[in-house]
Amino acid sequence: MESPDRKDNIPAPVDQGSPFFKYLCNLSPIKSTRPRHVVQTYAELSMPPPPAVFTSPPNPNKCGGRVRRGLGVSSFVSHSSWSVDKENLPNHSYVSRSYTAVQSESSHASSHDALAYVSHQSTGIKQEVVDKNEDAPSKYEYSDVSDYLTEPVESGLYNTSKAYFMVKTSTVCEEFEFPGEDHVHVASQDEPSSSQLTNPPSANEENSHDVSGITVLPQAGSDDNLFQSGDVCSKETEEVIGCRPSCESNDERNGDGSETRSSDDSLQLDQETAAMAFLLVGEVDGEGGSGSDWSAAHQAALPEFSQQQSPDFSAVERISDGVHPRGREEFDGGASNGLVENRLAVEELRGTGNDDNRNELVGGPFGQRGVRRRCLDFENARRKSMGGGVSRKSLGQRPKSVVGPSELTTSRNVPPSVLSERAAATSDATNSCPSVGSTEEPQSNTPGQPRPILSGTNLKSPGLLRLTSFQRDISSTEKLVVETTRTVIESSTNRTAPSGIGLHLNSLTGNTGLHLNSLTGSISFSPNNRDVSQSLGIGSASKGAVASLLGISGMSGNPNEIRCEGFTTSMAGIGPGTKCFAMNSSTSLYTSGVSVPFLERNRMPSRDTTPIMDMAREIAKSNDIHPSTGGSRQSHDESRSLGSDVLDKKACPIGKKRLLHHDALQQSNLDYAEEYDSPRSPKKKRKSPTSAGEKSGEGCKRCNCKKSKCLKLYCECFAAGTYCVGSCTCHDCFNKPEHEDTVLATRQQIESRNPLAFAPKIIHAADSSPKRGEEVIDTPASARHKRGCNCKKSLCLKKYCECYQAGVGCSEGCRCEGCKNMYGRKEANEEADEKEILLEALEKESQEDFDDLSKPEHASALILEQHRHMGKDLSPITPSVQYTGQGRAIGRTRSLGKKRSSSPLSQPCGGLLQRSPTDSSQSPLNLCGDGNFSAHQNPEFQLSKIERSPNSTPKFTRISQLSPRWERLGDICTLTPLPQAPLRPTPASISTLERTGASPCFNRQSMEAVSSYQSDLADFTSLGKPSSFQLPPDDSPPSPSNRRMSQSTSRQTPCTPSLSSSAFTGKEEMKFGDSRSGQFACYSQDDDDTPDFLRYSEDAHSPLISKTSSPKQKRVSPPHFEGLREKCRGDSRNIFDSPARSSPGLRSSRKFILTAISGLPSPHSMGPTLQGHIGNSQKKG
DNA sequence: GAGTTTGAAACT
DNA sequence: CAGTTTCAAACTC
Ligand SMILES: [Zn+2]
Ligand SMILES: [Zn+2]
Ligand SMILES: [Zn+2]
Ligand SMILES: [Zn+2]
Ligand SMILES: [Zn+2]
Ligand SMILES: [Zn+2]
Repeated sequence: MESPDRKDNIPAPVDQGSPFFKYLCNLSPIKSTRPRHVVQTYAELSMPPPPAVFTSPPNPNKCGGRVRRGLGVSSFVSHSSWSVDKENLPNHSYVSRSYTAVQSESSHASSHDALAYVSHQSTGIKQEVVDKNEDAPSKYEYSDVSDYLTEPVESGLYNTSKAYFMVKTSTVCEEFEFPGEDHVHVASQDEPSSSQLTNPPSANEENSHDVSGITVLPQAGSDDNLFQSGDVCSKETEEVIGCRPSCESNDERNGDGSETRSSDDSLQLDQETAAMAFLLVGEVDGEGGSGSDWSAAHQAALPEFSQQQSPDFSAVERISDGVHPRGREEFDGGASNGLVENRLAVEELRGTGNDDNRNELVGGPFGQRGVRRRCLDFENARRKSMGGGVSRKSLGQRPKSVVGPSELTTSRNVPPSVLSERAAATSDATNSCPSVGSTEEPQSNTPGQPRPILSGTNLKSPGLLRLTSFQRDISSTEKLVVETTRTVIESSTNRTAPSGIGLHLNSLTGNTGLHLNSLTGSISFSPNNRDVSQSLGIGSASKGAVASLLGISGMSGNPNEIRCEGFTTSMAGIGPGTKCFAMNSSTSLYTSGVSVPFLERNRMPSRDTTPIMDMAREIAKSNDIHPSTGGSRQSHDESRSLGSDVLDKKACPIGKKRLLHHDALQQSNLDYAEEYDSPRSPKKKRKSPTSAGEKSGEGCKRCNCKKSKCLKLYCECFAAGTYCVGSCTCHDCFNKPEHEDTVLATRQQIESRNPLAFAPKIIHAADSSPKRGEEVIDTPASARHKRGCNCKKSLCLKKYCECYQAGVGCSEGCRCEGCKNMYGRKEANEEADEKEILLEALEKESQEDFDDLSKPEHASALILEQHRHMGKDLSPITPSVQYTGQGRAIGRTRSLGKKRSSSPLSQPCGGLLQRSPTDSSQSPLNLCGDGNFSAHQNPEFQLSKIERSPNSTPKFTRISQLSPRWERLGDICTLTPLPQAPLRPTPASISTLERTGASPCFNRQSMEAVSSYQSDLADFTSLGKPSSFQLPPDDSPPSPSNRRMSQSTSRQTPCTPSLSSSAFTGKEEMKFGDSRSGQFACYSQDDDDTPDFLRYSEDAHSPLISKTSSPKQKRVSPPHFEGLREKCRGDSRNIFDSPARSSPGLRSSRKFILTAISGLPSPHSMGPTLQGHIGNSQKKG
């Protein structure tokens, strides 16, 4: 409770200052006195405390479950971003906590157990999800999931992804009982978490916003999407009603809680938390029962969102839209609206809120609510999925379960910081405790209450709250979450539990990156690790996440940090200084890891005592200890954080091996692939035997650097953002915790040069949309290598080829010669295909008598249309051309899409399949969803297929399927750039920006960086959209030659500034992202790009900062761009200018982007995506 | 395990 | 930006 630590950490004051806090205060009668207790509060909150919230009368006005939904979605998506930006401690905390919990599980799992749990959960989730999502086919879901996950991301996606995971996991757990682990973890963590929670709320208005955002999510959740609103909703209402009772029970707990609370402060905290919870709950409720009020309020606040809502994707879009309207700020603050609403809701609750509500809120109703709702959801899900297995009272009871008063209380104590950090660590510990029993425990508390999964540990009250939040989020996220979950689950399930994990990781990781990360995505997540993770760079990320959590919660003050977490998904960038790094790194472990530590240091102390540093050290030690993959990795595992976690899990043994490399995400992907490939079902192992990783023993590969000192990208560990571990056989290694400063500085430099340097190498298209569930496709196909390969002799059939290694097909971005990538050739199809296609198209057209059509352009147009049809979203997009961006010339040539098509299509097919040949077999794909994938699994098969029909057909299909995603991705991509842009401000501007191509973001980024990023981004984007893009705009000639695209496209990406914030594709962006904070942003990367500027190691900050805030706004304006360009001209121009190629296309693309952006779904998509695709196959061989 | 090949990263 | 060098992994033997 209480832990004093917390106090320190928690900057209550700040919180108080924050509007959010104020709101809370207002709402709740209790005035927060202090945060410290918060922790307890949290617990209480989760359960009982938040009366205030309840008290506040919910405004019926707001209602709007729909809105909420939309919001929810958006919030979900944004979630990460928000967190980043705003800091929402609460959110973060929640998320982080949840995340943590999850991770912990996973981390534990790192071992199989954890995995198993996860998988179980996931499975459970899946089922539920599936049930829920009737609509969306699994595939669809997958795709969605992938998207989300991938993003991360970016790392990012990561965050969100993680969060989702967390949530899901939680849910699952609850449902399944697995929760135990969480609970367990929670317990330890709880305190911290609770504190966090409390802190958060108080701390930030922004946070609050975030919170709101969170809330929103919940709403979305309420949508039930995932859980199926129907049941859920009703349940919710019931819950609300009934739950409240449960809450009451909670209240009872409150009594207990009072204990926990001990002091008014605690109350305050509680209130805040409650408020938070409320928000969350409220949203949830919104739909469901009480929800109406909430919803109404929310709606009022967020009408836009609600309106925007639309489908799942729409959610994303909404978000983006929302963002736009509100501007990034909103986005950043995005939640703000939501927050506001939430607040309102809270107030309402207080004021008007039903007594019940109040009770709930106060008592922890929030928690309960949240919990309950969650429970409900879970229950539902369980029911559905489980069928009854769940048992537990599930339904009705569930709410409480969540809260699990007792548990909560227990958990409360734990300081948030602790939680976060510990969470990771503890989680592990907790993991150990599977807590299964825990699940029941919670239940015990309340009759109704189901299991508090949370109860287990962390969750405890806070945890619970968090969970609820998550759940809500999930629900809100709905599909997204679900999807992700599914994906994960499926993947996992398919393969093995572990694999599942891996998948998760991937997705998560992918997330992050992409975002990212995304990781940050992902990255972001790994809270668990943190402690553990510290050792690993990755862990850091996770840590970061954790830290963020902690920080956030507690204190962190640094929202940034927090942001980072969020970031992961969206951005990483949040954190200011360190954070930024972390952010950036979101993708990279380091960042997170490193940053985290920093963060921790900065902030946290949370952990009570051990500051992050300590943690890191410990971790480091642990790593060392664990030496080899296992050991080190373990740490990683722990650290793994998002991706890492996954990775770990997957690899766990594997450790890092590759994972380390590229991005965790990528790694994760790889891991997957590997896992898949190899038999490892167990994961880990890594396929390649040889691989160092395995060598090491654990499977983790490690580096063997001789001259780089592990401070260059040559070093896989470094590149992966992780510290070298004992298993590494490097010489003169500086990539160790003890050289953190050096590492970070180096990273910054590198990032300054290439913001995407640490971004996951593989971009998942994510597809978009999950919304549609249909499209399930997901496929891996969407996955691409961010930069593409440049193979000359390997024909992309060996691991020399990064694409192949990652288990993804070559894409337009690839410049390989004689590509025979089994996963997907890029071009082969492309060029020839393109031409052929074009010709064919033309011919057809002519034949058809479409004069217009007959024209090549038309033809292209036609094609595009087709694609669009297929892709759905695509249509607008088309600009695809730009996408490529990257340096390659994507050019228009591709425009036709060949590449795209090829890439997308073919790849898609291949991609999915591809995943890795090795992988493919693996299954991962399943994820992909599409049966395709699975079908393809055989690499050979795939190849054959690919070759056979390469592209065309498949493409279309994919496109259709993919397209959406892609588009979104593209959007995302665009966003990514934004990240920096994020800073940029306005959405509106965004649009312009987009058009311009330059995303404001760039400013910071030096053009160069940008350019590179862009290229990367472009890749991403392209991935995202592959096919669609190209065509439309271009229509033009598909000259293959052009392929390479001008990077210009990349710019386009930038466009979406707003998104950026959230999505950001880039991790870095993420950092920036936080617009709100601007602060962070600055530092972020911007530096990177900007070449010169950025360079400084630290610089980032300053630049970022300036940028950040400005960036967003500025960003908007092309000018920046120009400015940037000037600096970077080369790049920038390339991107932009390349006009020649892209110019038209670009423009169009830009436009598309804009649209897309609006649509943007979730950044997540980006990151995580990784999806399983990855697979990578190692070819095994 | 040594040596070769390969392509990315880094450098110019 | 292209060209070259450096680097470490992937691969071969
Ligand atoms: Zn190394
Ligand atoms: Zn190493
Ligand atoms: Zn090393
Ligand atoms: Zn290749
Ligand atoms: Zn390639
Ligand atoms: Zn290739």
